[in-house]
Amino acid sequence: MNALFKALNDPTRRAMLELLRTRPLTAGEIADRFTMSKPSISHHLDLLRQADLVTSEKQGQFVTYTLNMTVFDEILGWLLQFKASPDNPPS
Amino acid sequence: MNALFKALNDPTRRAMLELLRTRPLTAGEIADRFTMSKPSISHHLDLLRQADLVTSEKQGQFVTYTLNMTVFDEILGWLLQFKASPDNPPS
DNA sequence: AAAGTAATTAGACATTTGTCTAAACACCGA
DNA sequence: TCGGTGTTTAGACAAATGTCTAATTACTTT
Repeated sequence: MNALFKALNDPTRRAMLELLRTRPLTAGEIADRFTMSKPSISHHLDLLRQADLVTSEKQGQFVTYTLNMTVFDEILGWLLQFKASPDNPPS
Repeated sequence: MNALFKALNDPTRRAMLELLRTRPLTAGEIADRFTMSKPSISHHLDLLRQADLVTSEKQGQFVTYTLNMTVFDEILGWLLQFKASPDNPPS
């Protein structure tokens, strides 16, 4: 949960997730969409992976990053407790 | 959106929101639930207020903090775009 | 084997963040 | 009006964060 919110707390990383929404991309393809250096991109991708928001797979010299949507349910669930009736037992 | 994720990126602040789920509380009541100093608590509450996650109202010498659930929809909406079909137009 | 390409690791550095103590501000009751 | 209570502001400081360049690793192609 901590790694999740940490990963989401950066506009670059959120933009990366939105990019990956349409299809998996290699690290290089992702880097092309941003102005920052490749090592910085790599670092951001690492944080996304630590939060399990993306998975990475090495294919030859390329590393493809794929959005992992299952983990979104975790945040969604946390958020929804606030929408629920006040009498609902807190998680 | 930035202030929102920033505010949520801290376990203490998330715990505060969960506390306020049941009912509004004064700054002092909130502080009693945590081990950290009152100024730190005040600072966290300020960040929550900046993100519009809570509202504050002064009543005499007390300041009551209330959960503002409407803003949760913003995050919810952002998250839900990832659950939607891949062909959905990105926001 | 060597040169080129893709990506990450290492390390430096400025900025931001979370925490604290001390002080100030605001209100209350005697 | 004065001491007490509730809360915030100011300022300091260590730790975490985001960025960079340089170097390294891993793979491909010739």
